[in-house]
Amino acid sequence: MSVENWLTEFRSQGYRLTDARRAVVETVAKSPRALTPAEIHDLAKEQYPKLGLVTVYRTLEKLEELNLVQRVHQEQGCNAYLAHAEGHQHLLICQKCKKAVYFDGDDLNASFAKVGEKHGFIVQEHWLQLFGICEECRENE
Amino acid sequence: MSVENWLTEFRSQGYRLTDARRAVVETVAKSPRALTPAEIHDLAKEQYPKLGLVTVYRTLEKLEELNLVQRVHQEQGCNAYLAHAEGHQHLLICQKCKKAVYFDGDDLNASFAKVGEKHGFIVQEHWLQLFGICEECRENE
DNA sequence: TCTATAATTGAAAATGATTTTCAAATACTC
DNA sequence: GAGTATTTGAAAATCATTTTCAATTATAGA
Repeated sequence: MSVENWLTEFRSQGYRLTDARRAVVETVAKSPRALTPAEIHDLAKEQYPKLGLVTVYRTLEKLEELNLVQRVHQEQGCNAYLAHAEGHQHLLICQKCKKAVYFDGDDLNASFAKVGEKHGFIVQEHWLQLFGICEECRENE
Repeated sequence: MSVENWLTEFRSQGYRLTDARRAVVETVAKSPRALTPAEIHDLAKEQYPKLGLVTVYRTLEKLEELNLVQRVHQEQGCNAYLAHAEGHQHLLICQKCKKAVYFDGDDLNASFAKVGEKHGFIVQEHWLQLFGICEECRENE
């Protein structure tokens, strides 16, 4: 989903379009990796210097509510945000450059259900994240 | 690994065995679900009333370092600790009673490597957690 | 285009979790 | 049992996040 669509989505929910929000949305949308609120603040201030950290938090809250971003959990912390991809709920993260790529893991559902069954569980959700080194980072060794 | 082994492990690393640590270790070891530092503090105080929250944090830090506990990430938060099971790195968590069960997912490694390959990654680690409802909770509906 | 108004803003204060500091208590070595 | 280095809990400090509030601004309607 493009930045324009995000902003339109925002409007259609009754929220106003401000420069502050535009800066946050654009920063998150164009980042190849998940960013913390503080990082978003730093980056988005280049575009809109008056931006306050509080507004970053508030905008992320709304973006999460509208399913436009998702929170990403990593060893270093659990408060980074990434543009959300519809339907594709799994992430592949580069341990070096932190780039995040979505992948479709639908074919794993059956295996997961079976594991649950073995332990008496009915599985309803899962969390899967793969970590590795991306091609680019391997080349720039 | 039993509580006694944990305590022995502690000693062999040069750490002292105190009542405070014993209370924390025993609380975590016998819990069927991941506990937050505050929860551990509350529970362990029944055994050792003088226990301070700070000591819970410090003990968990050491237990994590010795690989005796692991941090569990959940929707509600990422600061809960669970007794670690060797080799078995995946969790199945009941959404109702929060009970956590380890399972062996070694047969999934090949699938994960393949997913990575498709995107130019060499996968080195993964995070997998399944959520569902356990048998007991389904029966007590 | 202008105005009225409700939403949004940023700064500062408040909160809550975690960490640090420090003097008193204690486990362990000899 | 004494001496010493580790560990302790309370209080203070820190850090991320949330709340408060008066000033600013986007938007709907005139």
